[in-house]
Amino acid sequence: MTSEPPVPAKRSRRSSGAVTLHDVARLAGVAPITASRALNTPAQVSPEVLKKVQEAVARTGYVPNRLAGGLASTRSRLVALVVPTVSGPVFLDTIQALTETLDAAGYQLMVGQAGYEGRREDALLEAIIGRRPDGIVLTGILHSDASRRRLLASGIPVVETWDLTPTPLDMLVGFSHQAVGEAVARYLHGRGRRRLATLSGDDPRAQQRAAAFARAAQALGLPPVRAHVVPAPTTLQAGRGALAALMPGLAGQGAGAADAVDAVFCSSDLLALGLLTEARVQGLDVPADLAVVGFGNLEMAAQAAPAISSVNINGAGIGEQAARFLIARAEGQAVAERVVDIGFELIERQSS
Amino acid sequence: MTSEPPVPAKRSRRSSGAVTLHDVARLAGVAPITASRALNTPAQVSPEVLKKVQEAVARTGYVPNRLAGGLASTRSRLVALVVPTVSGPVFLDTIQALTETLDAAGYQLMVGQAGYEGRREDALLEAIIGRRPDGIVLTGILHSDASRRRLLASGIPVVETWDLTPTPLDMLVGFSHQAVGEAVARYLHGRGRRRLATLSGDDPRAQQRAAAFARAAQALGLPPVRAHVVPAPTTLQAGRGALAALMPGLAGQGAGAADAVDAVFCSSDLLALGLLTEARVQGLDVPADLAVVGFGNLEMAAQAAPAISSVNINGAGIGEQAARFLIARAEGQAVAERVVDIGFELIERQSS
DNA sequence: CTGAAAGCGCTAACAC
DNA sequence: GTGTTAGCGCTTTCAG
Repeated sequence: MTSEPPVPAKRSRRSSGAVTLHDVARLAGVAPITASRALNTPAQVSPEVLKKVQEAVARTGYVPNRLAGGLASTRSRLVALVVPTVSGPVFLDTIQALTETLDAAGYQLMVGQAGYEGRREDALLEAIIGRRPDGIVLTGILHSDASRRRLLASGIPVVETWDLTPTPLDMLVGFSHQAVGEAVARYLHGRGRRRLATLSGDDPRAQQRAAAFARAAQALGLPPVRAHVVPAPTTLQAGRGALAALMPGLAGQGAGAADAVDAVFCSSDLLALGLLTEARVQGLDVPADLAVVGFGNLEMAAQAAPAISSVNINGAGIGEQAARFLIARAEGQAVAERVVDIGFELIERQSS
Repeated sequence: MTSEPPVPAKRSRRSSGAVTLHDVARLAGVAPITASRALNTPAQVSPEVLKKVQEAVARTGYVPNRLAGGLASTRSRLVALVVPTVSGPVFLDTIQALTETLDAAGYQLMVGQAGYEGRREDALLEAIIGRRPDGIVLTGILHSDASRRRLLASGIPVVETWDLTPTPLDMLVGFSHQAVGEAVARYLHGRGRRRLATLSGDDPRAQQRAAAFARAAQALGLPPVRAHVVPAPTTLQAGRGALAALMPGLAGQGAGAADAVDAVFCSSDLLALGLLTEARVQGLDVPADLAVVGFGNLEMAAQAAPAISSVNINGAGIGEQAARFLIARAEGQAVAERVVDIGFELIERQSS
């Protein structure tokens, strides 16, 4: 064992106490930088040295300090994700795919919630930029223009997702909400529905789909689309509650009145399932009296009875692509295409 | 002094290019350390200096580099969260509360997925420890014993959640799964149910609830509990599919056979809703023919028709308490109580 | 209340 | 292939 120094170290700064690369290097009998290379670029090091360093690592339980590494290399291997709120089920697949893809490449995910209001947005951005992440993934919108400029100024690669804005900040993986609205309107029209309605959360993307849906219906010669808006995030309860608003005649005359709504496009599967549940309770027949189409294609849409038609978005694909973009950028590779339209798919089920 | 080369420093390392504290200090006409104090401990600085520094910050758009700060202070202001998988809805409230509480105190959340299998567990742990977080929150179990020892050895404060293990690693916020199982069994017995069954995911905590449920039923003099197990994470589909297994007589003779199951305790609301849906499709009357109790008290339980009885866990409370524990520890405060039993509540609804 | 010096743990530059 | 040196940007320690 090592002999204890009789006098305590004089004015040494209190180190974290953890094993450092220095310790490993000393144990292996090499210079710190060599130990560093053995760990990071093993190809640049002789097999013997490599082995000795690995042994030293194993013996000491050394775990590299990525804070120090990040500071020295200006590469934090951290990616920040901004979501409106983590508890909406919508972005879950995206988050999961993001985490997995990043993690396979040695990156870690940091999560920040911007809220649907966007009051704390500036503070969040500062917290994120301060960590010097190698990339930022935005889901949903950045509210203020100042925020957008600030992000841009930070020089950190950014991927916007879940939308196809005309003026991307940097990179983008999304789909056209307008195209979704149009496709659903055409679909319902094709199925013989004539009195269309929308039930949407009040976030900008849902509103975009609803507006495109209404325009497309009009273009098809249908009567004006009844639009009901509920606050985001959407809930089952809001869906249940909305039936009365959408079909005011219900209580008195039953369905089937000439001008009764016969199809509703919901901005989320939650709303759709809520609507469906309430319709059943009220004795309405779905799809005979009322067709319902959701958005997001959560498991609950497929497993409801009747199964709910829904717009499927490849959320995992979005997450994975976003991660690839960021990793490529961090590795210094040039990204040829900076915008990916991941599309969507209308899944037809019993509810329509 | 070493002799200065006559030419200016050529071999300067490529700095990140961002504004640094030095820049701010120079602009404000003070030493870097004074600028640092103006930002971190404004009370220690004269009002004039404070003002000048703040102006310099505003003018330059300075954002402190927390990597550097963390390295120097050995406080990263980062908290790591480990979840089995991010896409289960169960931990969402916990994650949200955690994020919010941390963030209000200037901490950021890092997310890692351990998976239900726990193959990558070691790599994940290394990635986490390497960032030197000020705390780690564990939801669900750490699979290997080596992992637990390694975590402990890292010296990082740990909060385990969603369980009440007899031997906590460090701090703990949870509830007793055994007590849940017992309470539900007693409740169903009190409601006159006699042929009980469980439908559970195969994760350890769900199994614990199911086992306690079965033991309690036996203690109450009821016949053996039929137990059906499905792989975690649980799904609506698994719930729908399980009905046939739980009530094999269904197709032939209808419900009401003397030994037919008359109550099922599900390990998640997803399973409960799936079961309920399939029961309705099969013409079974819930609760008359079959009582259903879920777990988690997701919105879908309350909003289903009939509404599903469920065990409510204060997930947000868990997240908030965990954050408080970690923040207190990081600020050097002694935590008196290291274990909090957050309890649970059986919410009685129409389904039972 | 303010500052100079030292160094957190690591890696980019340059030698040899 | 390996080592030396000089920082990354900040905060601690010690002095005024």
